[in-house]
This record gives sequence, C-alpha cells and structure tokens, in this order.
Amino acid sequence: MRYNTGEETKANIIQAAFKLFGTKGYGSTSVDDILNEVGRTRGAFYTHFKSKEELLMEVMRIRMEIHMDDLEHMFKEQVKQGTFEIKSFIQQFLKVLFETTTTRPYWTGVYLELIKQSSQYKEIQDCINNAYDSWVNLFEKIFKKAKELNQIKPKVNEKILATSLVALYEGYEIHRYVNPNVNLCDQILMYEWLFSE
Amino acid sequence: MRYNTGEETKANIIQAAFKLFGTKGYGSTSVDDILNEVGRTRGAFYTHFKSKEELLMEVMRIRMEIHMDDLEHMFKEQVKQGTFEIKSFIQQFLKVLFETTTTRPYWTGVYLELIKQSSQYKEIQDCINNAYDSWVNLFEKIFKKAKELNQIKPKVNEKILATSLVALYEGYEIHRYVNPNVNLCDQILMYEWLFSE
Amino acid sequence: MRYNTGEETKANIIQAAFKLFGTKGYGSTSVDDILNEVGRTRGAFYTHFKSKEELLMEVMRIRMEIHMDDLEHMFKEQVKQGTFEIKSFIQQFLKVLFETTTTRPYWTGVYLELIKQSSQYKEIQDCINNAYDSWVNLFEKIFKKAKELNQIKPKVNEKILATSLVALYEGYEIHRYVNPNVNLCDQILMYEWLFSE
Amino acid sequence: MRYNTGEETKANIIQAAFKLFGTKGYGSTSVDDILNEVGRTRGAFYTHFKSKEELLMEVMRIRMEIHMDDLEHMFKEQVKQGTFEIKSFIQQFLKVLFETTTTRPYWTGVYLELIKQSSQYKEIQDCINNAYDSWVNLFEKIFKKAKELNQIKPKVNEKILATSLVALYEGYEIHRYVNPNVNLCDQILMYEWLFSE
DNA sequence: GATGAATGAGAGTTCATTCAT
DNA sequence: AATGAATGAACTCTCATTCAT
Repeated sequence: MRYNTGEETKANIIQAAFKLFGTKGYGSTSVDDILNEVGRTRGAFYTHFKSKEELLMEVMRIRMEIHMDDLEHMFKEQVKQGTFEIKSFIQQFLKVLFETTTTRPYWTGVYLELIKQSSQYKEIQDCINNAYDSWVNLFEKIFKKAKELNQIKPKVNEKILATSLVALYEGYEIHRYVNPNVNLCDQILMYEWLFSE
Repeated sequence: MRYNTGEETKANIIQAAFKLFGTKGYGSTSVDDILNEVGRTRGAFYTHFKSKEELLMEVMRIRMEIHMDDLEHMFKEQVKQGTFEIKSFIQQFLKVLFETTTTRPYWTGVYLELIKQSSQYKEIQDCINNAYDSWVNLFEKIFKKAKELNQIKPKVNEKILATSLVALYEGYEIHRYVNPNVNLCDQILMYEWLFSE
Repeated sequence: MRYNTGEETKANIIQAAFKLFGTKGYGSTSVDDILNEVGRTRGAFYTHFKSKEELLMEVMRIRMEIHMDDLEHMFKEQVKQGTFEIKSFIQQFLKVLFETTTTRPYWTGVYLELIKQSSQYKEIQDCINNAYDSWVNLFEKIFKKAKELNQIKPKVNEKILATSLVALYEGYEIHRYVNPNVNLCDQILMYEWLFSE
Repeated sequence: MRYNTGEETKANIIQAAFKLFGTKGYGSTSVDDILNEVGRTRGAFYTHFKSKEELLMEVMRIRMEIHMDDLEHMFKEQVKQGTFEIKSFIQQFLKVLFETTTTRPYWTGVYLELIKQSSQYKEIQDCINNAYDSWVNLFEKIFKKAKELNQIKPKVNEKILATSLVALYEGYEIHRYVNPNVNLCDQILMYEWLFSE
C-alpha cells in the first residue's frame, strides 16, 4: 500500500519537524529534510500544510501542551491522593528536568527557535506568553497549596516565587542546552533552600 | 569621501550586524541587508570578513566582552571605594538589566542566536561557556565579598548561589524578550529575599 | 506543455552543455547559459544534477562512449562481412575525422576541457585514461587483424603502432581545433605510408 | 627597500602566472592567487598589465619563443659543428621531451589553456598557428638536411613528415599530461622506424 | 611603484512553493 | 493522497577592475 492515511503522514511530518527544528533549527531545516526523514516527497507536504510556517505553528501548539501537561497532571494526582509535599514534589520535578530524555534536547532547541521567532510572529509570541502564564499560575497554585498545608512560609508572595522558579528553570535549561555535560544536581539544594524554613 | 579606512568600515559592519542579527536573526539577515545599512556594497564585506560566519564570531567576541565588563567594573569600583553593599549592588545591577536601552534587546536576540548556533559551532559553544563561567565566578566573588563584609549569611555555598543568579537572570531576560511589556520590577524583591538574613 | 518528463529535460541539458562546454569552455559556461539554451530556469537544473561538476561528468561519460563506439562498430562490421582492409579502413576512419560534422568541433572543445580538468578530478583522469587505453587496444586489434591478413608487416610491434596512431590522431585534431582551415588531407598519405610494405 | 624595480615585479608576475595557469588553469587562477605567489598586492598588477587577459598574452609570447628556441638552437649548433645525425638528433629531442623537468608540466597546462582560448582570441590563434608553422618548418629543414646528408629516404615529402612529427609530439605530450606515469620511451622506436630506410 | 578598500556584475546553489499528473 | 518537475527569488561568495592614497 503506497498511500498512508492523511493523518498518519501529517503526524509523521510534525514528529520529524519537531526533531529537526530542535536539532538543526527552523531556518536550517528544509522542507525536503523533513520529508526525507518521513519518506515522502515535496508535494505531500503541501497536501497537509499551507506553508512551512504553518508547520512550525502546529509543532508549537502540540508541544507546548505536552510540556505543560506532565507537571500539572503530577500535581493534581498528588493532591488528590493526599501525598503532595512541596519538597519532594520539586525534587521529582527536577528529576524529570535533569534526566536526559531523548526528546528533551529537541524541545529546548524548538523552544529557543520559537522565542526567537516570537519577535516576528504574533501568534508565537502569544502562545509562549500563554504558556508562560500557565506555568506561573500552576506554580502559584502549587505554592499556595504548600503554604496552605503549612509546608512553606515564603517571605515573598507566591506569584513572585513562581515567576522566579520559572525563570530559574528556563535559565538552567538553556545552560544545559549549551553545555550538556554540566551537572546541575547541586542546584537542587538551591531550590530546597528557597523553601526551607 | 568614498574610501573609509578599513577599520571604520569593518566596525560599521559589525555594528550593523549586531543590530540586524539581534532583530531579524542571523539566518534571516543577508549580507546585503548589512551592507545596505552600512552604505557599502557586497564586495566590501569580503575585504574585511572571510565569510558571514566569521562575522558572527566577531560580533560574538566583541559583545560578550562588553556585556561582562560593565558589571565587573562596577563591582571593582565599589569595592575600591568602600561603598560596596550587596543589596544596593544587586539593585543597581537589576536596574541596568531592566532598563530598556536601545542595544539591550539586540543583545538578547544575538545571544539567543548564539545559543542556538552553539550546537553547530564549537567556537560559539566554548565562548558562551566561558562567558557563563566568568559570570558565575564574578558573582561568586561578589557573594564572598558580601559574606566577608557580613552582609549576607547564605545557607548554600556561594557557587550555587551564583549559578542560580545567572540562571535567574537569563530566564528573566528571555521572558522579557518575548514579552517586553512585562514588569519585572517586583522581581527585585525576590533577589533581595535571596540574601535577607 | 509546461512540464516535460524528467529524462527529456535532463537529456536536453546534457546536449546543450555539450555544445556550450565545447564552444565557450566549461568555466565560461554558466548554468544559466545552459538553461537559456534549453528553455528552462535555473532551479530545474538542480532537479536533475547535484552540481555543475556532476553535469560535466555526465557529459563526459556519455560522449566518451559515443566517440569510441563509432569506430569499433565499423571495424567489427567489416571483419564480420570479410570486407576489412587496413588501408581503406584507415581512409574511412580519417574521412570521418576530417569531415567537419556539426558536433565534432564541440567534442574537441569538450575533450580539451576534460584534459585540463583531469589534473583536478580523478574521475576525469581515469575516464580519459580508460578511453585512451580502449583506443589503443582497438587499434592494436585492428593492426593484428591486418597483419594476420597479411595486409601489413610492421617493423615495430602493434601496441607501439597503435599508441602512435592515437597520438597522431589527437595531435591532428588539436591542430584542427586551432586552425579549422588547415587541410590535413595530405596527411592521409602519411598514414598510408605507415603501413605500406 | 620596499619597492622593486618595475621590471622585476613584472617578471615575477609572469613567472608566477606561468606556473599557476599551467597547474590550476587560466580561469581558475585569480589575480590574487598570482599576487600572493609574488608577494605583491592587487594594485601592483595593474601597474604592469592592463588586464588579466593581457598577462595571458605576455605569458604566451614569452613561453612560445623559449619552447621553440631550445630545439632550433640545438639543430643549428650540430649542423655548424658537422655533428648532425638525424637519428641521434631525434633521440636527443625526445630525451628532452620525455624527461620530466619542473617547468614542462606547467607548459603543457598553459598550452592546453591557450589552445582552448584560441577560439575566443584571434591573437592566441595566430600565435599558436605561427608557432605550429615554425615547428613544421624547422622539422622540414631538419628532414631536408637529413635527406641531403643521405641519412633518410622518406617516401612522403618532408612537409608531411614534419607535420606528422609535430602532431605525434603533441599527441604524446597531452597523453602524458593526463597520465604522467605513462612510459613513452618505447615510442622512440616508433620515431626511429619512421626514418629507417 | 605599490597599497588595499571598494565596486558591482555574475557565479553556483538552495529552497519554499506550485502544479500537471 | 502523493509524486516530482519546474519556478524564481534569494542567498553566499568570487573576482577583475578602479581609485584614493
């Protein structure tokens, strides 16, 4: 059978684009590169996407969600089961962060690409800002929950704490992108200290 | 006057490249774009640079230094004059950071570009890592000095504190790149808190 | 009709390249020149060839064969039909050579180009050397057949005779390239003399 | 002393051009390449030559003469001293030919270049044709002398013999250009045979 | 006599996109 | 749904040549 279902090919293209945008960058990845990876040819691309730009948007939409959902799900689950404890939660979160999965470096590459393109494309800017807000809101919720449970007594308000945590996270991730050998495990101490006492 | 000195033109090109790489991105800036800005023609470029790539490296080298030196100079000056005080130092530093100068957004754009290209070019990777280390070392020195002067009593070691501060800084800067309207002034509270007691 | 089959366009390009490389030279023929001749645009070229260099190789491969085959075929045919006679064979061969066909001058131009490029490209060097050997071998066979039939009694061995004939041929052809008006018909006497008695 | 005499620089340029045109080819040798070799810069070139084309002409003029003169001088000397003998003369001539001097391969490269350019530049065409005629005339004289001295009894006239010898020579030289390892010493037998009896 | 900054035309090549099939 | 030939604009880079110094 020569033809896939359309959806299959489209999904393959998005998957390949995610990988290639993440490694080679958006600008340096040609439509052909993607299609080579997928085993399809030029024309197939334009059956599914209006343009390369549109593909970038699709990649963005899908991945932004995935990224968020992991953490949110973990939080809600723990709260539901009454096992939530801020320190161990943060530690688990950091473990996910510091573990090198196959897709994580792709994601950082894509994310950097998006940040850069955000100055050109309003849609990307909005998407990132939304994601950013979601993160901050999620952590705010987390910190509030922790305070409610008397696990922390922050001296600054939870919003600021959350914003800082996200910035810290992004700063670390970028650092690791440039130097994958860096050992950031000690940093966990930093996070712990943020909430100690 | 038709002919400049070589250095003049070269400097103009680097200046224009800094601006354009920062706004449009390296890949989307053509050699022609740069030369239009400078008021020279294509060939002039290759009198001064072997390739566009080499230009990127020059921009990187020059700007990395500039960026570092501002802060280091401020620190040394204050220590020399006996006016160094960690909280106000950090506040001044943040003021510089949070003030929108004309060149700062360019710099963030160029920096993002460099981070992205670091996976392709060893030289860029090394340069960023060096800069990163310099930053961390500088802040370590600053924290040590502050501790020495009994201005802070950090619970984690100064190295970790420094690494975190740099990450925090980078995280904020990127956030601001995506959303220039964001008000990060409240964040100063965060920094302050980091060192309070 | 806007779209050809690929093979059609590819063949047209090779044909045009043969003509232009032969007249203007490889270096002075631009990809655009070729495509103008063909009535296609630049991009079409790269659908069929990886580079201009590759095109040169294709032209070489194809033409080298054509050039050889004419003569070999003539020889085999005559032997098969029992009409082979060395003197008249050589005369026919020379007639082909000395007649100005439309494509012959192109070929000499291309050949010169290849000889020159042979110092840069191993593939060309090998190809010419192979062709050269084929020529020598063919003439050796021809001379052996002629000796076998008692048509000549060469005082030097057939290999040397063959090598010399090829050199003579090439020397003449080059002379004619520089001065197309030269009358080389008298030279036939020379060839005849080579085998007389 | 920073400045040479003009003549010195000019001569150096011609010498370097000869080498580079011979190895890399005229088209692939840039004016800069030549000046690098000489240790001068662009402007110096145009003090001495109107254009790159003119340089080619100068190289041609000078080298064409040198090439010819060697042989002519040898011939005249031997005749004057009464030591002229056709077979040994040809052998000496071939020894010069077959010996690999440093400059010979350059010369063949330049010569091929000139042949190719002859279709574009009337001056080159004329120069080569003149040289060609000179060669033929010289060999004609040589053969006539040999016949006069009863050293050969050619069955074809001396002109044809001379033309053939030149063609043979050129054919061999080109063969050696493509495959420098080829051993053409056996070919001497061929030349000898040409005149035997 | 020589420098080297600048010109500007033109080269080979890439690539997002279109479209007949 | 997919192919792949073709487009054409854009790109980086080369180079013969000019000219102020």
